[in-house]
Amino acid sequence: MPEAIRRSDHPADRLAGARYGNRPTMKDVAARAGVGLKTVSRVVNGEPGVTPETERRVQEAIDALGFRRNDSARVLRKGRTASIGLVLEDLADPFYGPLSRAVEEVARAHGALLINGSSAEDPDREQELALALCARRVDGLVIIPAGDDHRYLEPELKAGVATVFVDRPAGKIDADCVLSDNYGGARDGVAHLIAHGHRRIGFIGDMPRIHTAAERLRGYRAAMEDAGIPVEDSWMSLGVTDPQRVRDAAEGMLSGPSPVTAIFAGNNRVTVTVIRVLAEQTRRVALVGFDDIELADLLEPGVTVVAQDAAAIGRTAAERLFRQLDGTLITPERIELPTRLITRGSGELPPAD
Amino acid sequence: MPEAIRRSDHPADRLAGARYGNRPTMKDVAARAGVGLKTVSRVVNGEPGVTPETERRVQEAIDALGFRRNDSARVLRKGRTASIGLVLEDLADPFYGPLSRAVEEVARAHGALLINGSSAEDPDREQELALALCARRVDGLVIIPAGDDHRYLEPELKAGVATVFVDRPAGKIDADCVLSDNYGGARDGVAHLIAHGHRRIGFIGDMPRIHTAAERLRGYRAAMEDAGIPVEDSWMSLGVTDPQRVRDAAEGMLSGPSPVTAIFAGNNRVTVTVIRVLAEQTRRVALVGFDDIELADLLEPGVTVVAQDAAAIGRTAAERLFRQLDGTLITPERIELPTRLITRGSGELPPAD
DNA sequence: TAGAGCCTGGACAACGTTGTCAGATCCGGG
DNA sequence: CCCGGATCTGACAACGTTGTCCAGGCTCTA
Repeated sequence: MPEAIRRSDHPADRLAGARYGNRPTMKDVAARAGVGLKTVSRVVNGEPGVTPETERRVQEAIDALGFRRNDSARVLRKGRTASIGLVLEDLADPFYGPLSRAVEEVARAHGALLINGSSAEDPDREQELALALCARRVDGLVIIPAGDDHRYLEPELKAGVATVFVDRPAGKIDADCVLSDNYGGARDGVAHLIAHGHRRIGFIGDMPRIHTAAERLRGYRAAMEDAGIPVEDSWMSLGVTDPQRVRDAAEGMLSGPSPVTAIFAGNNRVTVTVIRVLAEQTRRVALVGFDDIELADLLEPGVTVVAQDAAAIGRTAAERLFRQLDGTLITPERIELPTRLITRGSGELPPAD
Repeated sequence: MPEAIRRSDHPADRLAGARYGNRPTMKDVAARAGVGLKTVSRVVNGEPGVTPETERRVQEAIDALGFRRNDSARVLRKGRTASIGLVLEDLADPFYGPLSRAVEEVARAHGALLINGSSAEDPDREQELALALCARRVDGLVIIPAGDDHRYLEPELKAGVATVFVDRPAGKIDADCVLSDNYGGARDGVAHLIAHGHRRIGFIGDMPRIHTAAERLRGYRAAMEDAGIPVEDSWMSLGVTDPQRVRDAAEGMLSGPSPVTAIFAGNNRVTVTVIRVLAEQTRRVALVGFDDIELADLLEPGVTVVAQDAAAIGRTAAERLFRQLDGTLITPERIELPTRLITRGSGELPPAD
């Protein structure tokens, strides 16, 4: 996207000038200590070859002036920023907290800082963010894709920016990605309901253009087909996430001509709303949700879920990223992490007609 | 802390060399397009004074080479990084997700990126992080303090780094801070329990060296004193957060010589564990928690909480930060945001002896 | 047609740091 | 007394960008 480059929209321009308030530089320290510039550099970086006496003088000057090395300049000189970028969908989503935290821990272990931003599920914003991070020369990127075309990253990949896609695969480029087994997890979850006697099972999920949603839908269909149950259209609700519409969808499939006796919820937000709807029903309806939710065990009945391990996903992704940077890793791979069915009651309810 | 400056511990050193894979520079673009360096800069920044024909040639070269401006160099030249740092306690804590997101939104509105890190409640790590961010010359810092001495930031403040403390006040320096009314909220919550007939009320909270914990404890004591109820030591458990110890504490105060009939939980993690403990009791014990928790309304009984508005706190803090950068804001202030008591059932249970 | 004024483009320095290299100092031994 | 070597120190260029300033070519008018 040339626009991103052509138009002068750099954020810094909008901020008042002030060049961060004239901080002291190594030159200032050198002048005050009565030594050369390079000697200060040596002291600051703990390089050998400085007499204790000189070092003391320099250190004094540093403390007196409140000098702090300017890492921007250092980066410019050295070529590595020791920071990685994380583009996720929404920091406020409880699924991404632990993921983000796991990435941070790995980054920290490698001495890198984490710069992050939310795409809000908007492909343009994802691209804008990813490119902004590249412009800052992050050493690597962890991306939870919002869009499905990532060719805009080709020059970056070629330039050696380590990149790992998470939660959803990269679009139209060959890159590392770390996913949950969405298909298998959903299939198992639905099969679990079938095993408990359900045949009319509803599915509420996100837009199928989102990879995870599509895979989970596929898992649902597969489980139904394996059991020889034809799926009715009225049992499926796709592209629905905001609470009111989930509510409508759930109420719809509970009251149609062939009402469902169980619901499979395609993600944590859907699950929460469905729980609310089911709590209002007199009839007991079974529920299995994709993604674990806090306190799921304290509800009555406890909520059976297909859990993904967000921390493990983040950790795996970040570790691969640093192995790319090491040079240990060359060929992009697609890694699928298993999910885990946690039974707590709601998924084991028998069908009630 | 001189060490942070003296020793050569810069993260970049640990990563393999490779100077981000030889990315093309403006010079390369200029050579390819057959124009001068500055002309490329003009095109890239949308500055006037370039013929359409020249611009086209430059643009072609940019696309062909996959050029991306190096913002590190730009930063070095311009003096502003258009990024702000966020030091929080734990990204995985559900309280900080929305807070962080709110800060990000404001930053984005001002065209700035967000760099963040978790201190894990460790003062040294907080300092290390904050100083690392300053070394990168972030324009501003939002800090959720882990320590209680922030004099290490004095040179930064003097140098014009905008700084706002959040959730807990700054220690030993004069700086902006945005807090919840922890004292008032806790007092109201406990008063609520008292109003429902309770007299033996337990308090489980974090270490009083943490400001929020201390304030909430103070609120608890104030409410009790207002009601003329002497507090017994066995009713209070301080410095306890990990689940097992919270469990022990709760069970202890429920079974002692003068067992409590209600518990005030000092933060969300404590609340969750207490809910688990109470679910196992035969006797019904009232509960009010500080911080809202998801699904609190679906439990039986619903959980009454003193809610803070994490998003509002984050937004307020970030807005103040950018007003500092504008120069609109000079004098540091302490802002306390009100809390809100949300009654859902658990706090309205009558005492059961 | 000459001069003034405008438009376009480029040379150059500067931002603050680090790497290279050579100069200065000091020591002991021949 | 001088020299070799070890040790310490500093001058200088470079990283990739932007700001300043000037040159050259054009148009327009007198």
